[in-house]
Amino acid sequence: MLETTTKCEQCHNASCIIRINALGEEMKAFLATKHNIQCKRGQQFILEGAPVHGLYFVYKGKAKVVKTGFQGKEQIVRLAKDGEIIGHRGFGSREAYQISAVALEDSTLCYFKNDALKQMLLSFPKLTYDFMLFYAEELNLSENKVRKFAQMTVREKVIDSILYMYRKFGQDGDILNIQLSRKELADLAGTTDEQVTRTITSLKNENLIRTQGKQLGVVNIELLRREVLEHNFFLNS
DNA sequence: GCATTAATTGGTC
DNA sequence: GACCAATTAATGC
Repeated sequence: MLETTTKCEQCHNASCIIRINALGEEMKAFLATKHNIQCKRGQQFILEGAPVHGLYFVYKGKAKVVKTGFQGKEQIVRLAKDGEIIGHRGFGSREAYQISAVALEDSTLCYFKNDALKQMLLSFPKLTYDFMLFYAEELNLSENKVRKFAQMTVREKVIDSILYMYRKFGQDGDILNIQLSRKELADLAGTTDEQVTRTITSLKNENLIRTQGKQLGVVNIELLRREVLEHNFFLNS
């Protein structure tokens, strides 16, 4: 395995919670306990039900966080890009992970073991505070997600998912910087791959998005936004 | 090039 | 709007 040991002090992920707090000498000993893991595309690095052993960060790459339902039905809880935390729900408890995590492309991960992280959190209030803010935001997002699944139509859910990918990963030229299969998009939107295919065909015919092979691209961001915004407005009122 | 998997399309409930 | 089936496209080996 490639032991590329990344230095937090020089990390390109300016928004990483560890990176933000990586200043100062006292932190160095803790940062030295970090491990780097190389993950191939499709490789699973957190298994739902397995005992919690630590916390991951995406150093470089993309990953999906998945919850498995009854008949092998999967729900993509979120997508993660450079600098983002994965596995934080399990932290603190001695229980099992409630989610699985799979690399969507060849990725490099940072990994802290439970004990090391615990010591860090006890030692650095600013770090702990930033973690708390992060947890609060996560809770907010998942509450919104509940609403989405309960009340949006399939078309709206697919649009919302495409906008989510657009927000998070951006778009070079006219193609999104992330590629999901129809099945994965369905798992993200909370529908079936057939419905996703049909919705994509419609959106393409309406010139709201475009496709290039399996790649997706946003053409008319304003109209797409409007469709889900109207919905949100309705829900908020 | 062949075999497997993914995407699309049409139909039923 | 989910599930199933048939066809076609894409991908891996």
